[in-house]
Amino acid sequence: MSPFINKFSTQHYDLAATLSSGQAFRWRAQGDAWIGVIAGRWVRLRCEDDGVLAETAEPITDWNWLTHYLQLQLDLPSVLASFPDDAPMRSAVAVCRGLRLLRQDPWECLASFILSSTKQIVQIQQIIALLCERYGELVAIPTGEPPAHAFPSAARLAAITEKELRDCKMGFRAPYLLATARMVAEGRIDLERLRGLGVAEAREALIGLPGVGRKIADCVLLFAYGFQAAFPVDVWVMKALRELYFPRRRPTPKRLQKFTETYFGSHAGYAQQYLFHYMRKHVPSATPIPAQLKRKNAHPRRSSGNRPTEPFSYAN
DNA sequence: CTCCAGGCGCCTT
DNA sequence: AAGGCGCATGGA
Repeated sequence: MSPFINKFSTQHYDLAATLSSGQAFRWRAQGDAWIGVIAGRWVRLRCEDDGVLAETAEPITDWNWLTHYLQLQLDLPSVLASFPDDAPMRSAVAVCRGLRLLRQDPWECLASFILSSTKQIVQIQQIIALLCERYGELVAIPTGEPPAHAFPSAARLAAITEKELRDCKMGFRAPYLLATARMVAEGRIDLERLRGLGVAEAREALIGLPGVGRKIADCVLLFAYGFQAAFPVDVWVMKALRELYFPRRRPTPKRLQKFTETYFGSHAGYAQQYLFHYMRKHVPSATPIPAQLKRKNAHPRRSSGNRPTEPFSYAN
């Protein structure tokens, strides 16, 4: 056991939900603990009754990198209180209590989500593990632990070939990641500068990158920069929105976007993560893009079971 | 075997 | 502007 341990008092922090809910892809479970690398530092986290225990490989004087990443200072109850007071959100909050949004490194987050398209979370984790193992710097670890790597820098990835990326099993995403890595490495986009922009401008800058569309941009805006207005709509959230809020009609994409921008309050992105996690945890058999969508005059089919509420349209 | 996965970019209408 | 399709890879 490493002697470099600190305990952070906090309430309502569900590490497992937070670290395995598809916002970050590098965390590995070890018993009831979680091992990962943040800002080039190996760290092992464990939930305790009244806080989070953190263990590092080297002495730490300033823990800000960790508290910021985990958003330990956040007043979660007040965020939850900002959600719309409707049955789906109440259910999601009840089921996901303690789920947090992380505040990740922009480059790692951007690269990770470029690799996420049309992949399941397990596969994304595999690709990123390979990428880090091959091109990330070794980081200090406690004795007895397996080697750990930092996430490779944009400059490092910009210097390798598309074939080497493809060999990490990322397929057609390889040219996107390579091109974006080069743009970042060459300073054609400054990821730090985005922090000072409004959400719309920051989104526009991200969408200008190869392999980055609206969904991936919003993931980065939310998970790396903390823009609470970012609301990534993927197949799961789409399914949640349709079934929970538009059970009887098919909203146009524009209408749906307006809804996500206005309905969910000042922490809409947070609400989105609760919906996402709730759908994944509690409707596991559901297919995100049901075939009945393609059928004409089909009633939205109720998947049997665990829906807590009767379908009802909350959209005005 | 087939289907499809936390999409994007490009090509049709 | 809206919709269809190809793109790699691996698991069910």
